[in-house]
Order: sequence, then structure tokens, then C-alpha cells
Amino acid sequence: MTLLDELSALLSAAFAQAGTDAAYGRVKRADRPDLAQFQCNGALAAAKATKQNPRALAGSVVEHLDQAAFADAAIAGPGFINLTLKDDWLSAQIGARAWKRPAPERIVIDYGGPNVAKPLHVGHLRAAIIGESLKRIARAVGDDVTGDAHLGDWGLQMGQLISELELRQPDLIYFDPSAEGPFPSDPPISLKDLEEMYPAASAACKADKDRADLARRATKALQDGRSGYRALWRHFVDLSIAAMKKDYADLGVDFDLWKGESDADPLIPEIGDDLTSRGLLEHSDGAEIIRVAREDDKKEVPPIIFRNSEGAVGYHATDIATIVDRIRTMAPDRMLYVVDARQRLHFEQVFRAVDRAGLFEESRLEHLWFGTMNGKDGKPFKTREGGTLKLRDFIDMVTDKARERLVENGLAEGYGDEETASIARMVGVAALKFADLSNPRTSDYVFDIDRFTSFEGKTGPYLLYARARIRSVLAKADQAGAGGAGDIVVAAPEERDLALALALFGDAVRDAYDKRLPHILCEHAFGLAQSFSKFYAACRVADEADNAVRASRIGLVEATGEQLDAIFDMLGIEAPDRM
RNA sequence: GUCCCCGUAGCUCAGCAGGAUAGAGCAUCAGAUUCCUAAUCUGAGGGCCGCAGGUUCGAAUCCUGCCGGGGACGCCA
Repeated sequence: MTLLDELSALLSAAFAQAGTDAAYGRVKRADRPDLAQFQCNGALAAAKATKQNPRALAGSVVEHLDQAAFADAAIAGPGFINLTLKDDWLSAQIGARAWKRPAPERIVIDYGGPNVAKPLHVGHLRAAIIGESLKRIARAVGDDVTGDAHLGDWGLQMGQLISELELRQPDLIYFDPSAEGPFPSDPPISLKDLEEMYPAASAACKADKDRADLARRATKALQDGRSGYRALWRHFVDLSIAAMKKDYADLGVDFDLWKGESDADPLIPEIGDDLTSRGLLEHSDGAEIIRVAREDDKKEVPPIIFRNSEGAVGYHATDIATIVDRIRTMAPDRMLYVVDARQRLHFEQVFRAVDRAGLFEESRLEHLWFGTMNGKDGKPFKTREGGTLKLRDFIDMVTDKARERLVENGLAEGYGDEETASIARMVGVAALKFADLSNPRTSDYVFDIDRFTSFEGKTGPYLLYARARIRSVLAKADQAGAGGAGDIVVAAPEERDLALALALFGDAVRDAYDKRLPHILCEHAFGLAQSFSKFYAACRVADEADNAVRASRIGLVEATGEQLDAIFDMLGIEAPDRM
């Protein structure tokens, strides 16, 4: 149970005894910290519903309230109940509030979606960062979570690429219709070649209808199993995965599965048959479609193209087949998709289709969409030249900036080149990830490199710095033979504020988990770090003379360090021990 | 055209299961370091919460309309 849950339960009991619905007992942080730590507004709503005087009702609630936890419970204004905890009761909450899910679930989270042959770029950043964090939060609260990269390896872009290569190098053995496999597994195509061919092919198909038809036929041939095409495709996929793994690793993003659209392809024929037998698959303009519109739709929801007029499948069909694959291989309770907001209609369609087909309940499929990361001009982030910025270059950019800042501030000096480089990377990536995660998932936000690398205020580096100081002061205490942590006894206001922040950890985690919003955890982390900084500025720790006070403060510092570590883990942020 | 998201301090953003004096960071101004990392801390100024109605004892929050920005809308993903 979280702290707010426990306080709410106490208030609810009092509301029930006062003769009203216990649901009015919900407690939240006080809007007026000058007056109290917590407040309950339930008396106002309850009085309205039961036509009573709100202040009188609040008075009755307070009379029935179990006072064990409270130093003060006062009625204020029109009927607010202001609550302040006893210091010893508050202190006892620290460390006892790691919230766990009562009934853990098995979850698959899909947060990659990078395309084969296309380098990772800033457009993949948010899915990776948010998805990684949601995965870790879910794990931390007890869910059994599998993260899947779900590569874009089976759609039209593969046909575009293969047809492009065929036009350029028709003499390659892979294109000889009379040749029989097996084909050599090392086509003379490098990752660099792929990255150059992809945009060229895409542009050519856009400009020329005949060229586009060629790509569609190549897609169909690939999907039908033409072995020369398959050999090339395998090579393209392997090259791409190797490059992607490196980029994701540098970001601290780690997938359990590297499956792709193609892995679900073998299931398509039987799914098609099943849909047909259920009467869900219809023919329309030469394509096979599934209608998913509903009577009460406010908007027009177009049907899914299960197979196009060429007979090839696109990402609607592979997404459906992937759901079936996941059901069979993992039997999950829930599937989450961390994919940008523009895909909302797509997932609406897919979820409706699998629900209609009786495959998986729509309510257990969640599209956790996110907004775009924009440049200072308010438009999607681009390089100064207007091109797409590669993820690799982006990481290098923030790392370089972090290194500059370290030098400016005289930090990480004399640590040796290797450690300095490692600190710069962690600081840069932390700045980047915290900037992204501290914005609500659903908002667009402006990524201003100068602002977020300034390292002041609500930033990743501020958090890393707080943690480094915690490490440092604990080390100092240890060296001085200050003894270990003792019972936490809150006395100074800064100690009380820190204790309060620590005790609200469980609520922050639960809230972030329930709403799938990591920024709630970021807010908590920043508030905790701020409370720590204030405490640190006001209270001596390692060299405090009073033994009991010193032991108590060491306990507070240790608890703060442990909680920050837990938060960094859930956010997917790696922290250096010193900086 | 229809639908979706958004509009809060000079800037970037929280808050939106209705409630007290609307918060944070940055920027600006004024302070703090014989002492555990000053990337820190203390204080100040700064707001018709896009506009107009409605519901309510009470609206940044709920409803309607309008204005402005972004996005989606059958064979791309």
C-alpha cells in the first residue's frame, strides 16, 4: 500500500463512521504546503451530495479520525481537512514504500519499429527511451515483461530495395531466374550501400508509377519465397541488426527479442483462412479487406487492407499476425505499443480487427502514443541543413556537449581519459533521456540542445550530481569512522521535507505505472533531488558531532541514494559514481 | 471536409477524476562558500490559464461555439 493509499484509508474509515460514502476519503498532497502536508477535499463533495454543511461534516470526520498518524487534522476554508503527520510516524514510512503490483501480469512491449536498411535517427529516439522506461517500471513493480524491437523488415520497403539493386546490378546471381539456390550468404553489399540505396529507391518509387509497381511485384516475390531475393533480404536484415544493436546499446536500450514483421509472415495464410471462415475477410477493388467501422464512430474508420491487389501483405496484416505469434509463444495478458501518435488510427484498426476475430481483447491492447520531438522552430527535429539527424550523430553531439560542460565546471578532473569519457557519455545520455522522459509522453516538446545541456535546473545532470554528492558524503562519513545509519529522527524542516519526499516514492511509481507516464517519476526524482540538495545545504552529515543525529542523517542520505538508484534504473539512466 | 492532439509567466513546460493564494525549470534582479562536490542553496519581480458563452456555491480543469498551431483520414510504414 502506498502512503497516500494508507492515509486515504484512514480518512475513508472516518467518512464511513460519519455516515457518508468512504470514497470521499481520498487524500492528496496539500496545495498549500504552508498550511499542511496533506489534504482531503472529500467533505465538500460529500456535503453537496448529502445536502449537509461541509464544515460540520468535516468536523465530524475529524472527530472520528484515527489520530495515530497525525500531528494535526484541521478544518480550513469551506471544509478542507488539512493533515500533518507525526514526525515519528513519517520517519517509519521511509523505505517501506516500494509499491508492487498486487496481481502481476505478463506483458509484451513493442517499442522499436526501426526499418531494415535505414539508420536509426532521432525519430526512433522517443519510442526507445519511453519504451525502455515503461518496460523497466513494469518490471520493477513485478510484471513479467518482454521487450520486442519489432523490425520493419517485410513491407514494401524491402521490395523497393531489392528492385533497386536489381536495376543497378542485374547480373548478380541472386537475380538470375534460372539459378537455383542455395545462394552465397555474403552478397557484395555493405551497410553503407544499403543506407544510400534506401532513400534513392524510395524517391524513385514516389516519382514513377512503373517503378513503384516493380517494387510491389518484388515485394510479392520476396514474400512468396523467391530464394535469390530471400538470400539478399537475409543479408540486409543481418547487417542492419548488427548496426542497430550498437546504437541502442549506447542509449542504454535493450530488447529481449529482435523479431520483425517477417517472423509473423508464416502465420498469415492460416489467419487469412480463419478470417475468411468467420466471414470477416471481404474482397474490394482486388484487395482483401477487413471492415472495422462501428455504428457509433464519430470519424470514418477505413477498413484494413489485409492483402493488397498484388496479393502482398502490409503492416496491418503483419501486425495482426504478430499479435497471434505473441499469443502463441508468450501467452501475454497485455500487449503495449510505444509508437508515435500518427499511428493512432492504424492501431485502432488493428485492435478492432483482432478483437472482432476473437483473437485478443481490445482492452488488453494499448497504443501508448507519444508526441514528436521538435526543433526550436516547433517543427520535427532536423539538422541545420534540414536533413534527418542520425541517432549515432545525436549521441555523439550530446556526449561532446557534456564533455565541454564538465571542463567548464572543473568536474571530472584528474580521473583519467577513460573515466572522463565514460562520465561524459553518461552525463550526455542522461541529459538526453531525462529531457525526453520528463515531458509527458503524449506531448510534443521542443528539444533545445543549448538549454538541456546547460546542466542547470530540472535536468538529468542535476540528478546525477545529487547522486554523486550522496556517494561522496557517505564515503566521507565512512572514512571519518562516523559509524553507520541509525534510526531516522526528523528534527530540522529540511529533514522533514526529505523524509516526506522519500515516503511518497510508492505513489509516484504506482502513478507512473498506472498511467504509463514516466514523467511522473521524473517529477518525483527532481523533487527528491531538490529536497536532498536543500537538506545537504542546511544539515551537516559526516562531521555532525551528535552521534544520534549523525546516524539519523546518514540513514536519510542512504535512503535517498537507494531511492535515486531505483529511479535511475526505472528511467533507464546510467549514473557515474563520481563526477 | 471529417476526426484527433495542443494553446497556462519573457522562454520551455507541469497542474486538468472541479475546490484555498495556478506551480516548476530557464532567463532577470538581490544574496549565500574558513565546513561533507556552488552543476548547489536563499529571496524578489513576472499570469484576463487562446477568445466567448454554459453547467456549478465554486472552472486552468466539465460542456458548446469560435480563433490559432500540429496531425490523421484503403492498397506507404
